[in-house]
Amino acid sequence: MEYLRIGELAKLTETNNETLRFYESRGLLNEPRRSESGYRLYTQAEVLRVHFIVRAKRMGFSLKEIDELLSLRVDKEASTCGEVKELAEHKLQDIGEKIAELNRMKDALQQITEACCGGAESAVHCTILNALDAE
Amino acid sequence: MEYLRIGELAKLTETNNETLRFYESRGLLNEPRRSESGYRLYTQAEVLRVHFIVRAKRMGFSLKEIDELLSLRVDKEASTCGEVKELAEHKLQDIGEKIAELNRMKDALQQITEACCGGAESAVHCTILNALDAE
DNA sequence: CTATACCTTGTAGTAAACTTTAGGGTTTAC
DNA sequence: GTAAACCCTAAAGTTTACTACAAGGTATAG
Repeated sequence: MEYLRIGELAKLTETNNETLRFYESRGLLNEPRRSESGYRLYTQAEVLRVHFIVRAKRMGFSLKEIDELLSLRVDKEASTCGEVKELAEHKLQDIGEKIAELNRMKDALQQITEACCGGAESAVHCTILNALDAE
Repeated sequence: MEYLRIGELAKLTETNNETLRFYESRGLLNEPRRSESGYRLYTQAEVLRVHFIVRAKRMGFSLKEIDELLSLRVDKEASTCGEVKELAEHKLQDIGEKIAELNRMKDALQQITEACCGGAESAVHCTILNALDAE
């Protein structure tokens, strides 16, 4: 069997050594087997696991939430689909709300930006500033 | 004219005294007028301003970015319409990128959430976990 | 055999955005 | 007139998610 050292795992997962050790300290990665000289030795399982963490993070899960997801994974038999789905749906709602608010902000800013002359004169009468003031 | 004390402003804006003083220390709120005994005295303008901050924060802007947005309002004489517009357009692009990123997250989560049964059975075959496992 | 690239631990630092604590003074309601 | 509720400052503490030392040991290429 071929083992990976921490730097190789880091490269494969586009993270870095410190981050991986940090994840280990947080319980997101199990303590790995060690070489005689004390080097961490990882397998393909850890590549998948770190990818899981990275993807979950991209989806807006905090490390704490990811830890929850991982423990669900480890103990799949003990947890229900409902529990897992609830966690994901809650996150989905958060994201939906953020998007809606950003869209409102975008529309408002776009409208006033389009109305702004954008010229070299002083901004005293700038429509953008006036619009923001008017709130 | 009626003035608000910090606790009243906090209540109206659903923040709290400490947060408001913190915003002041960060330059997001101007130093307010004081009562004889040193109490901060706010006007309606500050209610609007804090609401602006709260909304912008909800939209995912950092305090630093909010400070930039606010400075658009403050530096009227010193800046030209062009500068203001440029900043606003840059912000607009930021917002666009944030929306795109959130949409990617949303789509990914939605796909796998929709496929998950969400039932009371064990999560051994849960599609969310399997999707996150994949690759 | 040695340079250098890689690994180890432990501790400390960073940044954001607050929150808490300590030790006061002030306003208001009964 | 006093107790509760409110305000003040300065400084330290908290959380999240890393990132950067310091002071070593190990592996490998030439």
